[in-house]
Amino acid sequence: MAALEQSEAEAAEGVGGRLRQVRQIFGLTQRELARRAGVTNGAISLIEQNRVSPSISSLKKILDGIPMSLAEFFTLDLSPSESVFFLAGELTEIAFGERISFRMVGRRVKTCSLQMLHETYQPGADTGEAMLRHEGEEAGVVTRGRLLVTVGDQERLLGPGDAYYFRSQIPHRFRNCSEEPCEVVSANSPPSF
Amino acid sequence: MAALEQSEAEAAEGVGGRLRQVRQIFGLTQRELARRAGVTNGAISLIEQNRVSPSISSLKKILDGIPMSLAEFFTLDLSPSESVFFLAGELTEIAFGERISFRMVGRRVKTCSLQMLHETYQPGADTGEAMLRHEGEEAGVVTRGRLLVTVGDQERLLGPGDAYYFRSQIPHRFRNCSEEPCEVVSANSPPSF
DNA sequence: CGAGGCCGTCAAGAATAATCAACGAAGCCT
DNA sequence: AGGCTTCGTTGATTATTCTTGACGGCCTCG
Repeated sequence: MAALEQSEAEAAEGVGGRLRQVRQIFGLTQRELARRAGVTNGAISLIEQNRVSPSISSLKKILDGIPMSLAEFFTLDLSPSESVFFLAGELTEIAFGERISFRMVGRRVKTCSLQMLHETYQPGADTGEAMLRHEGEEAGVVTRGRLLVTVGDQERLLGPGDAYYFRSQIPHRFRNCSEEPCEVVSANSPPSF
Repeated sequence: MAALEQSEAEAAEGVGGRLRQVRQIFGLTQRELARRAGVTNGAISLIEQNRVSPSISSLKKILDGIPMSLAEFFTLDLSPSESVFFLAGELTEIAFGERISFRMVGRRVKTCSLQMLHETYQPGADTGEAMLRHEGEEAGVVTRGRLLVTVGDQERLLGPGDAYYFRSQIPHRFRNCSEEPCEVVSANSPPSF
């Protein structure tokens, strides 16, 4: 029977592609995830290829190994590699009066109430190998020095004028590997204070 | 093998209870939903009893018959029959000065930015048999006349001082079946204009 | 009351998913 | 190169889910 007639609009996604993306974002191999979740690696392989449609209980077991809830899994917005990095020239500039200009990070403002911070990373500073992860979203602009930013499976050394924008659910880490201090103007949402 | 060892914390919920609640909220029988979704009624019965854990594809097919997305399904907050109606005496009153008092509809303010409206329903007014349904939440207080409010599988004739509060995702409908105009102070979120 | 309809549930067989074990490919080290 | 490890994939068997068809309960109408 032709079991599958779902909206192929999700392109390479489907549940399988979704699982693969999530797994890779968290830096896990099929076998490692299988071990944590208490299932076999073969099962994960089949699911990621959309050759089977897992039962809820199986999918839940697997996500427990990440860990991630079913709601998070289906809600998480995995738009095609939603631009994480914005180089200096890519910031859209908003003129404000004659002497003032805002340079907007990210696309149009959706429904995000952001809160900005001015951070300084001394040489060698590191938020730690245990990746950060929390609710909301965060963005930032490097104003001085260089900052190594890791977000999921993406990593980039940002310099003055460069920026980032990502969902804080994705594991992330900041490091200043240079010899001079680094300044960043960052923002997070929801306003957590 | 003892396949199920999920957190029974969800009490009577689980995926099965969740599906049952959603189905009943939409006023569908197992058979009717099965017909729409293109599955058998037996399957839905087994799922709702948590005697099986459906495959994602099956669950998706079923939800398509509602219709509802997987994300909505797992995100939807189905706290135990989260009070929909608040009778006049149940409104918590917030004193504000000596001559003013606010009567608060609903529980504590969570993270909802509401927007209020003053509506008037002439006799016979009806939002239509095609139930309303949209994002966000809405609340209201009847100030004059009588209003028949239908929310999911619950229905009640509200008079002056009575109120409602529900998630707009649940199908709803307002009717003035009386001979006099009806006034309602209502609010919805997020501010949709 | 008896027929008919619709409800939810259940048992047995058909269809689908998960496990187990093996395979080829790629990296790494001596 | 050769040996070793780890990766993701695949075929055959076992376990689970879905369909089919039938049951008792409840209601309504004649």
